[in-house]
Amino acid sequence: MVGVLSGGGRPLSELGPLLTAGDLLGQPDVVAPALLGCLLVTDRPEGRVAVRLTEVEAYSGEGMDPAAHSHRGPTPRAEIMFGPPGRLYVYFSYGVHWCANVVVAPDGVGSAVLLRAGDVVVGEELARARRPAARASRDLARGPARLTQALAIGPEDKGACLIEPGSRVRLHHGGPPSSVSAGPRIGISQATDLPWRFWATDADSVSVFRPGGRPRSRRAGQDGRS
DNA sequence: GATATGATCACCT
DNA sequence: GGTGATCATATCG
Repeated sequence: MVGVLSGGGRPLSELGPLLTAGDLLGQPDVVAPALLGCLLVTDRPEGRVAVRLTEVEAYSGEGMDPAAHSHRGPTPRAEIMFGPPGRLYVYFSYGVHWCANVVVAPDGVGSAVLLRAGDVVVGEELARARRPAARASRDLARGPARLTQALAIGPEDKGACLIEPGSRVRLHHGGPPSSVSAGPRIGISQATDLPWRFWATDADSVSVFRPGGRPRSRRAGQDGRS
């Protein structure tokens, strides 16, 4: 059963208010779970798509998180992470995909939240057209790169302000999920012990969980660990 | 200037 | 459940 309106009861045709900078200020592992249930919205010439966030990951820029892109300082790539909160940090991954993050720390601190997955609640038809490979509805935005595909987020959106009215990409309040789970982050090789991945417990659009296993299997040879 | 690596997805078995 | 694709970034020489 796919609960379209789990929890809130707020009509989804009416987007909630925009998030404010105050909503995003704080430790990334505190702000991240608060983003669950919020609506990420893109308005394009061809139409609007909105995704209710069901899975996020926190990345801290305060030095204790070697998995964060900001760990090496404000390099050209990670520079946006050190800017004001509410900006969109987009990066290219594996030579194929784009992934989206929300900057969630004060100016000068490189913390961000990776938006990993969500449910398409507005513009599903358009999202399907953008993601022909997706069969089930839950696959439309399940996974960081799928999410950006469904919303047509790309390099052009780098640095976009998500908390400004009229912005092409925005973050609106929505009904929070009834229950939130936490666990280790996915797809990283360092600091894998931090439970900084958060997801809506009852969501079916959450990345496949790899209990204790390695998410990636590089070519044979390397990697003598077991 | 060259190379190793990665916050992944789609498709194959 | 496992593997190939593919390139920007960072680091090293």
